[in-house]
Amino acid sequence: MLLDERKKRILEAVIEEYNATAEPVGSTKIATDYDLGFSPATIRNEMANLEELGYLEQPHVSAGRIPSSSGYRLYIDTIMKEKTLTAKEKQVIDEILKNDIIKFETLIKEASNIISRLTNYTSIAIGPQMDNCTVEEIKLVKLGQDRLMIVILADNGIIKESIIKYDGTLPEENIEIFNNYLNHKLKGMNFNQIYENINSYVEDELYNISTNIIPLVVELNNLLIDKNVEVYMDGTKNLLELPELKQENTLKNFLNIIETQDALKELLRSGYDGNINVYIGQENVFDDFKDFTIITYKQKINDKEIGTIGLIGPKRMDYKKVIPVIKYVGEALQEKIKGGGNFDDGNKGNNGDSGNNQEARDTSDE
Amino acid sequence: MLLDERKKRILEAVIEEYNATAEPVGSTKIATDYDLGFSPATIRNEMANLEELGYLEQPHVSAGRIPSSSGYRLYIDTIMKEKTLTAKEKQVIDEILKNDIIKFETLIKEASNIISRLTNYTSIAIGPQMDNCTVEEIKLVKLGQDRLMIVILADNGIIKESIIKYDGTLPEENIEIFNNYLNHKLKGMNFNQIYENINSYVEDELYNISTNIIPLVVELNNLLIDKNVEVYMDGTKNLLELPELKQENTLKNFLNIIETQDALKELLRSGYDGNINVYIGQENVFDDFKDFTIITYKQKINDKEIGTIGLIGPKRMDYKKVIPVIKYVGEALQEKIKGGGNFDDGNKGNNGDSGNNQEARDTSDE
DNA sequence: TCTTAGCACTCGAAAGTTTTAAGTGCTAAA
DNA sequence: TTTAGCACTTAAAACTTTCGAGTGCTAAGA
Repeated sequence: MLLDERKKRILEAVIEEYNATAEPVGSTKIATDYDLGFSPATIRNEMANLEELGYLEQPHVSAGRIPSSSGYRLYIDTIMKEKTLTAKEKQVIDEILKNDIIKFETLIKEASNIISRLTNYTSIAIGPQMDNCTVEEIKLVKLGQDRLMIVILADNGIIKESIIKYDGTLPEENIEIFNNYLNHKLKGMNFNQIYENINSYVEDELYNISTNIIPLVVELNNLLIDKNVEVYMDGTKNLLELPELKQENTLKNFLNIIETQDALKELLRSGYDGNINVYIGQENVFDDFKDFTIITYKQKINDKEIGTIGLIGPKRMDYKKVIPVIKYVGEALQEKIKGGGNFDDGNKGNNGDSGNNQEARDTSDE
Repeated sequence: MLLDERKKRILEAVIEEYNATAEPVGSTKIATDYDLGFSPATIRNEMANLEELGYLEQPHVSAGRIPSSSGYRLYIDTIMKEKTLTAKEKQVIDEILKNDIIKFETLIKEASNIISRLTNYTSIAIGPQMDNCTVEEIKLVKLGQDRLMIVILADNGIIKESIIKYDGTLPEENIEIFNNYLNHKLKGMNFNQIYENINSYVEDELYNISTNIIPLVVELNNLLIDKNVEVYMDGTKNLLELPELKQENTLKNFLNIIETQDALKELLRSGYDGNINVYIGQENVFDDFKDFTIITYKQKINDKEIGTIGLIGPKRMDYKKVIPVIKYVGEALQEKIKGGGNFDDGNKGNNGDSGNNQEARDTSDE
């Protein structure tokens, strides 16, 4: 259903007024403050129509209207004009992402932090999913008297490391042997594949050299699976201070979201990559999300998902501002990773998809 | 002021009843449920006395009594009998800490996680303070085509690492040179000392070999200071579900504590080490803490502070249970670190201070 | 035909009132 | 020294009233 211009202007006005006040918006307010050239009565009629079409809702008969999820959806997709970031904002973002640290977890945290600061909502981020990575290199590094650092470089550029201690009977030359052996055996192999069959690949043969290999193999194996992957969040307090969260129920839902994380993880892993994904309220199946909007930007390199950044906020959100922020940070991060990585296929540099201006979504109109 | 036995029993009963219900406790409740052998009227008189002495408080004249901070303090120090952990609980703790991972950050997170699960409060933990550490070893590890991992082993056994990329013009043999040079120059030196004067130690000389050393030196230097040290927390939702947190004000304070973290950091860094520290309500100067109790156990090795674990909960807390839990986990962790570290001074094993049964505190009676 | 002034109506929120019950402190008797 | 008895206090809950924002409908005007 395409709306005529007047309905669009009224929907826009209602959304912007509601965004500012968090109170249901009445016809008189629109008529006096938004200069549309119609009387409250006319606007009243149009608002009744917009409600019938499902774009507005009325909490009760003697209240004003609030935007519905589909109202917001329509607004985002076809009505609003995105603000452009100020030079200063861009500068802040560029500055923070412009350093030599190439540890993806650090980068994603930095990005997340900027997002919550620039938007005043709660930023969310998740690290790489290693399921389908392959091993590019393994390094064993002796540290001090009795510790061994295990480092795995994956084909998506992510580095995993852990430290074990051994009981002092692992001679330097054995480390060398293990190192070579592990690289020889595991290079190019899939993480999952190794994880499920590590013993058949490794243990028997190395056993002969030293039983001290066991904890090493165990820990190496642990590095291959993403147990306890956590969603990184910043600025939770921002949300908690919003009027929406004063409602006991909404607060409970929010706390559930941030503590359980399962649904959030799923959402962060799904969606299109290299583009903005916007999930408004009930567009998410999870009941806890019904009063929130989640915006994500998935990072990909060499066709491997390496993490997602984004934000969670109330449905009443300054989309005009927030979406460009996520876009800019997401693209900057993507550039940074591509430009800085110099990964095995030699595809260095950007591939020019940053002009893409269309929102992705994975739900249908309701 | 020493209390007679009857007052102690009544204070104990009030605290236990209040712990269970979070409601002000009346004289009749105590008389009927706690079998002290006195009528409500007698208990009423004693409660009035206890209030005068500052151990109980009355929200309003027609309500029962609640324990004050000094009431809790007295209870913890001289009245309650600590529960001993069940065999099962001990087993759970031992199991989780019994693995070959020697990365302190991981250990402290595991410990923190157990605490929140066993107590149903919010566990808190902070990693090592590196201020006065010295460098024991530096390793540069080449990864893939263009990345370099910098690893620093400190004299407290803590390992710091980061990854930088370089522009592909750093030949393998130079890495070796840098590695040796850095170890030669910096081994045994104090972190702070290096941080403040890194240029005078390093840059000039290495400059001649390659200007590519610069990002390496910058990042190495970053590793030496604890910027952005974060307090690790687990089970925040546990607290948010308590009736105390239903009060807007208390909720705000809690959110402030977990978001700002500054005060919490200070608290976690202070206190006695190798022993329990209990901070009840106003005993803390920070206003946000006034409705909470914080219990900490500071970890130390070779006279260096290497982190603190603990918990934050409401003043109304099952101290009899919680204190032994923190003690047990704290001691187990301490053992684990000492036993597993095999640090440079050869002081392997435990030094037998785990029988210590006395609570430390750093505030005076009020 | 479209717009709008006018007006009766609805209903939640705020303010005010009454009722209830938990718990106290004091007095006087055991 | 203890306790039964009782008047008193007060927060919380339940109920009632008032207020006002905003609506939808009707009929008149452009």
